[in-house]
Amino acid sequence: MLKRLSALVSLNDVEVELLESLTFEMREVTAGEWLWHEGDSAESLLVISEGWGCSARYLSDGSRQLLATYLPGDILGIFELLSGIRRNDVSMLTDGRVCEYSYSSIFTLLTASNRMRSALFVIANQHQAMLAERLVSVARRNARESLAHFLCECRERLLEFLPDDVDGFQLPLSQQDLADALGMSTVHISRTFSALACQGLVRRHHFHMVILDPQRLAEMADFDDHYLNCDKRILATNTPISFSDSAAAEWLPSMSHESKGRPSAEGDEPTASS
Amino acid sequence: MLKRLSALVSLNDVEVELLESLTFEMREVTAGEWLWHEGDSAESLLVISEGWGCSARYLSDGSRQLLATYLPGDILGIFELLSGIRRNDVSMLTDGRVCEYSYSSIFTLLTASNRMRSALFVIANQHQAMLAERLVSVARRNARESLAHFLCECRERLLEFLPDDVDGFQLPLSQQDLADALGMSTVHISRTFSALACQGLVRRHHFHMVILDPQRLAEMADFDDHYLNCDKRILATNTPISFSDSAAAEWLPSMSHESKGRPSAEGDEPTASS
DNA sequence: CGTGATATTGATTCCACTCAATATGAGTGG
DNA sequence: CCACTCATATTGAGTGGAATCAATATCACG
Repeated sequence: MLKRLSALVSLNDVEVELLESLTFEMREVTAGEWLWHEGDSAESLLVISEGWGCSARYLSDGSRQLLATYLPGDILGIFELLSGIRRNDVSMLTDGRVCEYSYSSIFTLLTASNRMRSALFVIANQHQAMLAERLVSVARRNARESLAHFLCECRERLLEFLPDDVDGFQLPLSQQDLADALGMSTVHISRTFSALACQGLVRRHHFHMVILDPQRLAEMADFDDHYLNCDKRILATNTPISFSDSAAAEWLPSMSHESKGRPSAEGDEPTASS
Repeated sequence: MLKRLSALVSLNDVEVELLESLTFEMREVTAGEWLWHEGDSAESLLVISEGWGCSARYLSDGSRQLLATYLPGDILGIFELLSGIRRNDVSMLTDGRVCEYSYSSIFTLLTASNRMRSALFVIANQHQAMLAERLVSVARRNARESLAHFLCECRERLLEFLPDDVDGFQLPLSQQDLADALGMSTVHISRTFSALACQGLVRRHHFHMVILDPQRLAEMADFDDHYLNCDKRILATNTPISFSDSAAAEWLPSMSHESKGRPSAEGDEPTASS
């Protein structure tokens, strides 16, 4: 649940309690089920408890591009906290379970704990970093490097929950899904898997992956786990976060009074000049 | 300065005043100058007042991938607000001026106005959306579509500040920069420009772009400005009054969204997926 | 008037795509 | 258990879009 991912940010005494007191709704979901569509109104945070999901952009020519994959423990819908509108289509790749937390309960959580705020921000950061890394893969790496990088990333993310036995895991993406994620054709995904297998780096059967040589795989992919873990480390070391000084400390925790903003419609200022 | 971008989010009476009272340091910067490097500690928000900048990832083989471009009015360093560490290398593409706001002063701002909080979040959102769209370009579009899309995006972003005369503007990216942004070679950028010019869509001389036929260019690129503007529209329409009670009131700009999106159809499924 | 950064053009190569023909299972029902 | 189907995966042949290599152009600038 949410607790898990938050645990990565070294949360303390009261916060755990607070987390556990949050109301949520656990839901069973099936492979292929939509969690939401672009444009839907967003009123809740989703935590994947079991199964894999993904977000994607669908193009006018019928093809699609996977933007992110979501693993157990991942939190979805952070970005929509303030905009209130879903930005991408999100669906499940497998059967699973998701926990739904209404935004209002999340707000109370965030109000109470600045560590939780940081945690959510860090997660949003990670998603951004993964997206950037995917761009690098698609733009600059060849098929083998790209696929190898993706596998390294999956392995690294799973490490958190399956510290033992990471080198053999279920990768519930079809070759079609992988192709959509990496900007390749299914045919070439197949060939590339063969190539990696030939080099003794991986083995794959159905949806079961075996990473035979993580070391060499990471080398070939120019994989550096930094982008996945750096923020985590930061938060682990700096317990209260560096800027716990006056103004920062007041940010969000209390906010007892706000600038009584009456809905003044006066707004559009001409923004000419350069 | 900051006021400009914030004006896009319909801010009111007191907030403008507050913005203007913020202390900041204006700095001259020159083309090629680093604004910061990955790993630097982050203590300030940067607003580009003049000139263009970009963030990039540098690969071990010496090549680089542009992750984002920054135009006048753009705000950099939002993501680092809570992590305190810069995540990418950022440099200037041209001479220009930047305003630096220390995080502590930003915190006071955010504390005072929830509309400002939303604004910053929205901007972070936009950056994420542009990154996703770039991924789509690189992964799914061919050279002409990709370049056309990039040009449409630039045009759309500039519209905000040069409402007149957007169709002829300075595009201070060399073909090398464009290649690094779009995952192509410089040679092919050149050829692709020629192709677009042949079709009477654009004209380019040195760093001066002329969009001859924005309509057709957008069509060819499958360009939809939605991802750049949707959040903006949301904040502009929803009057920032809060449903008074809970903690949410202190957080949200309020959004009284009644499912304006499509009624989440319960039955349809992702097209291609297991 | 050189010099160096930037851009154009041609020739060639190659990685990955497309098309097409099987394989391999998993699931279903007779 | 077998026959059928459908989704998924593999393999081959042919093609093409973009990369690379290389030779100029063009132009800003000292």
